Amino acid sequence: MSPRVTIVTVAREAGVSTSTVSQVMRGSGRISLKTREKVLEAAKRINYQRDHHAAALRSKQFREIGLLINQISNPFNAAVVAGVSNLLETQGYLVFVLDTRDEEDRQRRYIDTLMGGARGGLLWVPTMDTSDDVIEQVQARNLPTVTFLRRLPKGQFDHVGIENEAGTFEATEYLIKLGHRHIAFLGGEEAVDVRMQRVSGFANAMSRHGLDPTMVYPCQETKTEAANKLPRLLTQHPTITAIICSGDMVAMGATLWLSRMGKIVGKDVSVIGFDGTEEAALWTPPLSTLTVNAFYLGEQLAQTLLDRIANPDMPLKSIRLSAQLDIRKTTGPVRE
Amino acid sequence: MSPRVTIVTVAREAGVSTSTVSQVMRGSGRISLKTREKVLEAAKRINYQRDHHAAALRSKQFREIGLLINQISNPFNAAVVAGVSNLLETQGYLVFVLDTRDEEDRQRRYIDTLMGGARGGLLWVPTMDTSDDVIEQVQARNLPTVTFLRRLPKGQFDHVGIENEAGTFEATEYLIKLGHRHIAFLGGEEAVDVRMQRVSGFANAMSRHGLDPTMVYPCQETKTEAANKLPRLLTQHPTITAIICSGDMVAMGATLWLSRMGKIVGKDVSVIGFDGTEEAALWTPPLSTLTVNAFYLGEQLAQTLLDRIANPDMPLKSIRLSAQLDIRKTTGPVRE
DNA sequence: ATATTTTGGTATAACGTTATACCTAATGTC
DNA sequence: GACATTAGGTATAACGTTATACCAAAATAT
Repeated sequence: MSPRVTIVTVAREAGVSTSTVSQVMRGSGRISLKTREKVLEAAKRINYQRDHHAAALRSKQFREIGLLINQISNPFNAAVVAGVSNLLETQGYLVFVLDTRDEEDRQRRYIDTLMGGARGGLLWVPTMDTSDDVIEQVQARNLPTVTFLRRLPKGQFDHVGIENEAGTFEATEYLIKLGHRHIAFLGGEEAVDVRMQRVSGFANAMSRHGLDPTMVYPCQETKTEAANKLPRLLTQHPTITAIICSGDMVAMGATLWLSRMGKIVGKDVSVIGFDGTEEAALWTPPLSTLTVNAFYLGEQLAQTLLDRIANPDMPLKSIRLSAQLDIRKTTGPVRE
Repeated sequence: MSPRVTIVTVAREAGVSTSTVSQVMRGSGRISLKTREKVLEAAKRINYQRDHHAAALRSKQFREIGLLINQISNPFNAAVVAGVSNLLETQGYLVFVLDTRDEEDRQRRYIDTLMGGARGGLLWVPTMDTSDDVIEQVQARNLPTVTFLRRLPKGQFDHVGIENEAGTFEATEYLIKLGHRHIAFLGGEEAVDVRMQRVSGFANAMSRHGLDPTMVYPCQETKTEAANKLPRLLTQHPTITAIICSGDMVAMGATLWLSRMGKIVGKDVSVIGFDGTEEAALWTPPLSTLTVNAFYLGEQLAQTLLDRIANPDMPLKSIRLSAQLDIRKTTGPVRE
């Protein structure tokens, strides 16, 4: 195995000092055009590749951002990640994605590793039961961190999220105005703040109209789970005429099962989703949903991290993007 | 800012040498139980965190694997990644995902960065138009690399893929046996080997029965695209009674549009997918498809990489997993 | 009782890069 | 023309870890 090509090799090849090579490589303006070109050429000729580990070790500049998410196969999440990457890559960062699958010990392993390596920053959807010592670990490292979608109970970091409560409140009001009286909320995992907020918006609207706000059922954020959970819900409460879902995946899963049972979604039963994924518009029937611009959310998230990196002592910041009610074909007046 | 906690700090705290701390940290068996515990305690007390950059620089052992994929929001791909992570994490590796979105220059940037940093290995779905110099760059670095799903034209690396041709051949034969004569192939991007193989299986079967093998239309691997592309295809060729799709996403998009047009999928038009995603079974109507166990494929992929790492001089290896035809409700005999 | 091996530890010099301080020649200032 | 400034480059010592070589004491063999 030939010895690794380093700045020393390049320096020799170009007839300059290693300092000069180093400066050229990181784009310092001090080196004259002529020398720069000479160095770049030499580097290319012998196929030089900068060693990130060495550079990071010495300079303490970290250009890698870890992104911890709970479910990357969800298209909403994937779109957020796309927004993040787009913006951060223009700033010379590399974003890499780790999918915790909502498992606490997987999250712990990932954070452990990230702390030792990619110390540029952390974008984080905490798992449901994130323990305090993990949080303290991140805080102790003083790592620029922004949580998104889910917020930590004590809000220890900057945050970019969604106006969940306002969203489901508006959706519920809309259904009530259509004449629905027996409305259920389906989706989410019990202990997650996102869900509690969405449930809260739902329950508030129901209570305000003297309606039963307690028909709330958890369900994982996949079509499969929703289709499996729905039967129980409907046999227990056959009077239900409308369902508000924690996300588009759940809503689609619900309509899938309803159609299969011969119900006409939008007439027999109304369904509203949350997220506004591309797929929702294309669904059969096209899904009424609360749309959030995921890509834009990702960009806001990236920008928040950049701000934090630029100014570590800035007071904590929290951004919430609003959801817009898009009425399509899965909602309609209650049947007589 | 307090100075960083290093092995020097730990050594002082525990009253041993830095060498000892280092050995404890990387789990060398040479240190007595008593000392080991003393060191571990001290490390925990002062919140020591190993610096990966320094360790990698010195030891030239890289525990990070980059995974380059073309579309992470595709559930099939997400399942492959899950399989990979599961296996590699038990071996102490960290897998991080970079989504090239099938853009060549994004891929180039990612590979550039990976070369300088995470040099443990590369799992790679090359973009369509991967240029030779990128390939040469990877080869020159001598980085353990396995391509998957898509294979490079010259097959420069180990590979884990799918029996594409046999899959679509079987599916096409099945449709012909049901009486279909006008069958189209929809999906994939022109220049990708996966697509060419799937098309080839389709065309072979058609030709064998004296049927027209040329109704082949490209389409990106999303529901939206499929739903948009289908109308043109059907107006140009109104005689079509069956469609073989390059993937489940395309197949679902196709059925979506067909249902919307009032066609009964499985009676008026038959549709077969490829991938066997979880969602396909749940679809309305449940999708007939060629099922590949994505999670298992991911594990095979991980194992192939581990083998390559363990034995860099082993001859190149290529694994292809077969696809199983799962007939559900989107296929039926041709209508009289 | 002496020689040999094993056990458990340490000192020291890398790994490849960059921050810092330094230097010389050229340019500008009055 | 004396002095200050700038432009463009270099020497050197880190960064935090680990590989290598080395050593003393304990255990084992002869």
